[in-house]
Amino acid sequence: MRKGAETRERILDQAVRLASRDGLEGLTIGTLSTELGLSKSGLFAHFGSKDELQLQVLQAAVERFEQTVIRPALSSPRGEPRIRAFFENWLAWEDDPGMPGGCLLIAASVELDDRPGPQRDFLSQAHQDRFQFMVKAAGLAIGAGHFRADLDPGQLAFEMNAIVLGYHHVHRMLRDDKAGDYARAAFERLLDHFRIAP
Amino acid sequence: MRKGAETRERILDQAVRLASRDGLEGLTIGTLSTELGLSKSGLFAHFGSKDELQLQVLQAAVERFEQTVIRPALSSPRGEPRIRAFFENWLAWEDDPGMPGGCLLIAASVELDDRPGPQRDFLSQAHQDRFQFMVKAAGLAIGAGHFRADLDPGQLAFEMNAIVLGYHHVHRMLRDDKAGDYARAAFERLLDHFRIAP
DNA sequence: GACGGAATAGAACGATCGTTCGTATAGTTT
DNA sequence: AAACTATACGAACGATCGTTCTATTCCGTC
Repeated sequence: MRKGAETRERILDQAVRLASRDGLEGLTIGTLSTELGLSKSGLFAHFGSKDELQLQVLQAAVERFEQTVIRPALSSPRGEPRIRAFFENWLAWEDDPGMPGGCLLIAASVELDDRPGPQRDFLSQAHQDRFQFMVKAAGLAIGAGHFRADLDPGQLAFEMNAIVLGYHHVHRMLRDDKAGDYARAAFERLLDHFRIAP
Repeated sequence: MRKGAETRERILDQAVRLASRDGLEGLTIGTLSTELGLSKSGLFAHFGSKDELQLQVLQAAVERFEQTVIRPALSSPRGEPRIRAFFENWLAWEDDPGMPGGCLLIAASVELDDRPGPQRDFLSQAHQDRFQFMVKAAGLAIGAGHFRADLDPGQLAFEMNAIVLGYHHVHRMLRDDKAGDYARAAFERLLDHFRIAP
């Protein structure tokens, strides 16, 4: 029962890598097992179905996001500093070497947004949670006297999300090195709007 | 030579529909031919390879974008009105019933952003063109005295693109009806920033 | 109305897909 | 060390993938 969990993690790590390049459906059990030096059936036995494999790949990605983006941001003080830290961690996450094909959460969203099932349900909930995290962070910033109380925290969450999506697209599809500058400029302007004038 | 072009269009129309749901790679010649009441080989003969089919599907989608989003916007007067028209047309495009699985250009971008080849090259160029269209439109707005001359038109293009991506994500993945309100609020704030103060 | 080329169909190909099954090996527990 | 179970393998399954043939049907032109 020890050894199994170990290789299962090794499988999921490589699966996240592959899925970020080829998508959740493009991720294939044959390719995955070959690259890991395992047999198809041996790998398959760990999950029982491709649906289950996809689900666990998504869970692994979401868990990694929480550990590398959300949790570190929580050690920054509430309010604007925490929001800044979250945003920068998020931008860095988009270039995570563990996902050489680009953010899996974005890729899977586009792939699953109209394909009902447990995978879509899980991913949708994860996005909801992230959205709510930003809404809550904005609320704390209002409470701390950093942000104006008359503005909608949901609007901040929407625009932060949009900026990161824009960064992902311009950076990865257009290969434009100015993507980071654009994204940070947009973010600063967003903060300017929400901040209480000095 | 007449009949061939006719069915080829019928094929591409359905192919765009299918690819918007299942992606360019998920689009399958067998499924496509069955849904159209054609034989696999008969359909295949129109394109010669799946790569070529994918390429023509992308071309069809880009062409449709130009006809339903860009061209109509050109009949609005230069400057802010044209930019507004373009943005609204673009938002409406994201819900085009001809692409029930969501914008194919977005889906294909995420799918192809790390898979070199003619399909990626073509799509990348199309995005570049759209980006340049916005840059040029912003330049015209500066010339018309609507926008400030000291701001970067590329920044406007980046943020408009980001807002639409955010709309697509929140609308389709989170199924949040406020996506349109968020997007328009973000766009108005963007215009406020670029506009010359009255 | 016969001809010729374009358009479609049908059958089959090797490859790969997810999945199942029986069996051997490896690891843990007694 | 023996017994047992978790883990991995190899072979095979039917289905479907893109693709290649050959044959047939359709249609515009003389």
